[in-house]
Formats: sequence, structure tokens, C-alpha cells
Amino acid sequence: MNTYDLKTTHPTDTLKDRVLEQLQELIVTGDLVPGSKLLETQIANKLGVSRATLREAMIRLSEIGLLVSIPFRGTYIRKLDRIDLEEIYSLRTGLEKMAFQMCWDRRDLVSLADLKMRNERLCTCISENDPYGAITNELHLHSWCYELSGHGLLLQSWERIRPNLQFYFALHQKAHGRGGPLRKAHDEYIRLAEGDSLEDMLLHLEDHMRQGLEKTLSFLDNEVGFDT
Amino acid sequence: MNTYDLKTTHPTDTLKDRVLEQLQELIVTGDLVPGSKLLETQIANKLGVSRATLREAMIRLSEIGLLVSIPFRGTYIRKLDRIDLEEIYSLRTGLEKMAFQMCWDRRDLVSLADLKMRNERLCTCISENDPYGAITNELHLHSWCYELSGHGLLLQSWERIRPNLQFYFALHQKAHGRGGPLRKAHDEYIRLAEGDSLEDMLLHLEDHMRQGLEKTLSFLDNEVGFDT
DNA sequence: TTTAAACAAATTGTCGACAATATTATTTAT
DNA sequence: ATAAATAATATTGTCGACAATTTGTTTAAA
Repeated sequence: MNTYDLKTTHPTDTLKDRVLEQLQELIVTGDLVPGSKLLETQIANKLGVSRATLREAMIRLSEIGLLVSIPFRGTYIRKLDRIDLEEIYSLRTGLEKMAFQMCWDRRDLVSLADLKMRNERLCTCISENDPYGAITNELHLHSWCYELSGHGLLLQSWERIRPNLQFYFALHQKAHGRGGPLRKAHDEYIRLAEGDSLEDMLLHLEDHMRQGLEKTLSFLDNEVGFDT
Repeated sequence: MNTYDLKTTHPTDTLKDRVLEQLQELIVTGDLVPGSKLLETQIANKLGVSRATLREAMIRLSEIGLLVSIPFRGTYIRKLDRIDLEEIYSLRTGLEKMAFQMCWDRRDLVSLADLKMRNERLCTCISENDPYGAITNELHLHSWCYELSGHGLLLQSWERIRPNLQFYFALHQKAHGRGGPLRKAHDEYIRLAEGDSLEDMLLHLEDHMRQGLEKTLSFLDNEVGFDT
């Protein structure tokens, strides 16, 4: 394992925050194998920081759910099973429905242009065969309604789920070499978000999410990094 | 300020966890004034632990939202303004509606008896003029649907909101010497939870929550611990 | 050979000290 | 007297070392 040069990468404020970002990156890109134990000394050395600093970052990742910490035993990369995925998706569905209800009357030309822009960036990544970029941009697309809602807590809740999705998608991608979002998957989503029927949007969300879940669940069995 | 004897109180596993509990208790009971700065050395001494240990606990409390941490500046007891309260309540409404949808078919005689038990404990506290006990038991009553739902993530989301509510109620109580839950406030809630119309339950939830919010918001102005 | 106890190594939990930054007090210049 | 610059203090961020606990290995007993 080579050393990741840390102190110069992201210009965040504190070292702990930069460690958090770096470690999160290592996890959600699938560089660290799910279920494997994180040896604090080893990771701390690899990142060039002290254990105390690393531990503070790991606590936050545990809160998000990317790590699972067992006192005196160790901290492990989270494993995902079918139930986890179902819970993530169902909660996500509920939250995104809330977000659309709250952002609905706040939509205007500017924000809708923003939405379309996000979709275009997603399509570009898909065209250029950049699955990891596509993952990031798909999530960024879905962030739109939360940001527009103006509901801080709701946005926060989404941002806690988001890394878990990115994590799962990356595992999926790594395992199958495919599984990123489809080019046309969000056409209906965008169309309805521009439209004037909140009802239809909410109904489509259920569909959209369930499709996403089923698409991914169908690959879940016999896979590295997943409990079955 | 006197020293809180820590190491012998709660028999949790690690010291960090006990510190977390203790500190959370200090906050949600209103012993620490909202907006005030937490001096790490001072609190660490008061609790008889090292700063590193305290800091690990504080990070988790920041995630929950009871503390607000600003790099290099300090960590502060959260202040609540009208908007915060509205966000907490609206998110809570959405989550609890989800919980009822998911737990609805799981209800049986045992779980419903449990629900009534929780309500009775709440009523007892109100009768005995124990407002802080009433707060705890009201929240425990509302935990019922989340626990029954069997949805781990959903329960987790609720448990992140819960301390904030307890915190607010305690401030409210401390400021006015009243404001705890009313004796009959949950009669309808219980009745519908036992009934067979999920629709009615969900509709009532909106009412129930909005009432709670309005009741508390009406006291919000010109108060210690609140931004106005 | 298997099991259990005792020991050794590795790992996490906790602590106190030092470095970096912010805050307050003092000085200096206008 | 006021404001800017500087020094002094206080506070947070980071680190390395030690203690407590677990894990792995060896030894002893059945």
C-alpha cells in the first residue's frame, strides 16, 4: 500500500476534516474492502496523521454509517445486505417526497435550469463512459430538491444517506464493471420536476426509487462486500 | 461549579460513551446555557476525564445537533430559533408518518398494550407534577411507532431528533415552569393508533404535530436560550 | 489429540504535553 | 483620546506515550 499525500490535497480548515474527506473517499470508492477491519495505526500512518486525529474523523464516519465501531474490538468498513439497501431506499424515498413537497413552489427558471444542467452533466459522464463520475452526478442531481427546499435538517438527512449510496454504487460498479445510471433514467424525473403536477412527481418518485432498488438488488447475491 | 462524579454512574462500556451520556444530560436538562461556549479543559476537569476523551464525545453531540462546533473557535451549546423548531417539527412529522405506515400491519395485542402502558406512564408523570419525567415519557411514547416499524434507519433518524426535542422542552419548562405535555393530549393519538384507519392516523399526526409546534412557538419570543 | 490455562503480541482507549490559532491586554502612533 | 500594531494569555488542534483490553500463541493437563 502506498502513502496518500494528505496535507496538501483539500484546503479544508482542520486536519481532522481533511482526514475525514480522504478516508470517506477511500471507502466510497471501494478501495477499502467492506467488512475489513481498519487498523488505526496503519491508516494513521498511511494518511500521515496521529491516531487521535484519525479517531475523530472515524467517529463522524461511524455516525454516517460508513464505518461500524465496536468498543475495544475495532472499527470495520460497513457491509451492506439486502435489508440495509431496502431501508436506505425507503427512507430516501420518503425524504425526497418531503423535499419535493417543500421545494415545489420555490421552483423558477433559474433553479430549473440548474436541474437540467445537473442532468446534462450526468448524461455527459454516461456518454463518456465515466461510471464513477456518473454516480457522483446522479447524486448531485438528486440533491437539487433538497437544496431548493430550504429545509436545513432535511438536507442534512439527505447528506447523511448520500455517502452510503455512493458507497453502494461504487461497490456495484467495481463488482460488475457496470451498473451505473442509465442514460434515460432521469428523463421522466426531470420532465415531471418541470411540470405542474406535484402528485405525479410524488408518484413517479416511488417508481423511480423502486426501479433503482430492484435494479441493484438483482445483482446483490454472491458478491464481494455484501452480506447475503 | 461542582464536579460531577462520572466514572461510577452509568455502566456503559467505554469512558467516552459515559461522558457522552453525562454531557448530553447536562445539555438537555438545560444545566448548560444555550449559546454559551464549552471550554474543553473546564468541562474535562469537571467530568474528570482527559480532553481527548471529551472531544470524542463532543463530536457525536455535534452530529446530533446539540452542539455547534466552529474550527479553532470553540464549541457552543446550540441555540434554537423559530426556524429550527419548525424544521424539527416538520421533519418529525414526515418521519412519524413513515413509521406509522410501516408499523401499521405489525400491530398486535402485545404492542398495543405496550403503547397504552407508555401513555399511562406519561399520564402518571403529569399527575404527579413531574414535568421532566413527562417530557421523557412523551418522547418514549412517540418512539413506539419507530420501534415497531422494524426500520433501523428510520429509528436512527428519530433518535437523532429526539434529544433536540428533549432539549427544547426542558428549556421551555425551565423558562416558564410549565409547558410540559397536557394530560389529554395523546388520547386521540392512542385511540387512532389502536383503530383501523391508517388514513385517519396520518391526518391526525399532522394536526397533533402542528398543535405541539404552535403551542411551543407561542412562548418562543423574548426567552433565554432562544434566538428570535 | 483435544481442551484449557497462561503467557505474549497486537490493538484500542485514555492521558498529558506541545503546536497552532484565536482572544485579550498593552503599547505605540496619530 | 482613538485606533492600529504588538505582545501576552487563553483555547483549540495535534501528537506521542502509556494503560486497558483483546487476540494469537504456547504450554500444560486430561
